[in-house]
Amino acid sequence: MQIQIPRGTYDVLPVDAFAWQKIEKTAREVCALFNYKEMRTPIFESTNLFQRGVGDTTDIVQKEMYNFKDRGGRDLTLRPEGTASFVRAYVEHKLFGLPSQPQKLYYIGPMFRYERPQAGRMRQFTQFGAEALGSADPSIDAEVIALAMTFYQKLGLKSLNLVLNSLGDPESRAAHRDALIAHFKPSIGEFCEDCQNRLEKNPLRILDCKEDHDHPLMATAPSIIDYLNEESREYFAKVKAILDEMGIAYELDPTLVRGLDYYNHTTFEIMGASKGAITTLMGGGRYNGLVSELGGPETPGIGFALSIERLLLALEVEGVQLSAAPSLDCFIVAIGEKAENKAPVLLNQLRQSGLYADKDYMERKVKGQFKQADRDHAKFVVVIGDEELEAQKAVVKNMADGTQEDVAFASLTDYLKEKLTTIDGVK
RNA sequence: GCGGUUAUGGUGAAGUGGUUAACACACCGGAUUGUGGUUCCGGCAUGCGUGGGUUCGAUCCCCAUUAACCGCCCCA
Repeated sequence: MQIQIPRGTYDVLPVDAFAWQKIEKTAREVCALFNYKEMRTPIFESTNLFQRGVGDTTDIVQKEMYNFKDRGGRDLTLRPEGTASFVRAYVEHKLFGLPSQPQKLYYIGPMFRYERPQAGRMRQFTQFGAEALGSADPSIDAEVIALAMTFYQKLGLKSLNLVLNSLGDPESRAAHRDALIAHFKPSIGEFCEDCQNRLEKNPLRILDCKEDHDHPLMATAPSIIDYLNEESREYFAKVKAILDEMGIAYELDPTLVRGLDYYNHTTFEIMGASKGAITTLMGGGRYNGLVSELGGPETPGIGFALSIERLLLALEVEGVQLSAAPSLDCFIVAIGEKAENKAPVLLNQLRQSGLYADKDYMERKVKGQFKQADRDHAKFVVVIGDEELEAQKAVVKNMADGTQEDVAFASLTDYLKEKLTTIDGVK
């Protein structure tokens, strides 16, 4: 029986790989622009890193983790997100001790969550994320958001909606939490089972519930904004002011609660088009307690993560075409046995001189070889046969206008390079 | 994890309980003994997701299983 790809995974086929390269390149360029450095961490980590880092009450830890025991009995997990690993590495390598603070870092790589697959939701998916560790300056909150926005804009995405909220500091959160419990507790029986469980564990998440969205108590629920203490309120005001000055539009949503436990203060999402619906393209927020939670010194942090898969979907929905892969400079058409023997040698010479070149390997007839040249979008075809070998020259055909000329083998690469320069201005 | 829909060649997609599984595109070849994107002609599924069952006989009926898609949940 044929072996199939595991559920929730997919292959990026050659036709699609160029779009991925383009996206990754854009991400790296934008990070360079904002002075974020790449860091690479393992794809699996100790399971308890995520239990402590992401939070035991989250869906991710409770039901979505790919965990396994290795041969040494270690309890490991395929990373479901990037922040916990980055904070672990930051603490483990004592990056907090480096003179250069904050540490501004980014990653691009696969994440794993055991979920029911759907468009834009895979078991292995790819996140591009950035984290700034070591600064509690509100301008870095704005910077991280600006980085993501810049990235999307460079790729040509238009319909983006930035949603903003503040969860406040631990003191504010605790006060709000108490208020929420007091608000919902008397009538909690009218809510869904999930919400009943959420009441004591994480009442904030009740606000996020779609099932009970229309319950009258939702509209009158205490808003976190009203429970922010002086310091938290000021901090949020500064972040908003900087975004205003930058000209980055946002929408305030006091019910924006993120799925990970470590967030406090600023949280945000960018919503965008997807197949048939609007979904979250990017999510992030501040996590000031996480570094110390994972054994480091009290250190503020903030970051975001976005999904390349969802970005691709959004680009498709908006009709944005990422330009195609580079085409071939020339293709050798060989006719007859002598020419077929000569072709690989000539081909190698062309390649050594820096030309993108190829030939036929399917013993096709002349017509078939030309068709292949056409499929590869070759700009020139170099034809060789008995006559050409005799005269030490080739027939070079310009595929765009159909003209052709005789060119001596000795001057073939110079000829092609010159012609190509006039075509695309490079080389 | 729950509910719904689906599964036929490289691709899109018809179809029937019974010797040959439409059609289109793509591909290969020929018309044009050495030239692409147009046209005409020809070729191209020992096989109908996988496993089992019913039957004289199943791609078509039944069961299971796997996967994809959509909705819920949740999120990137």
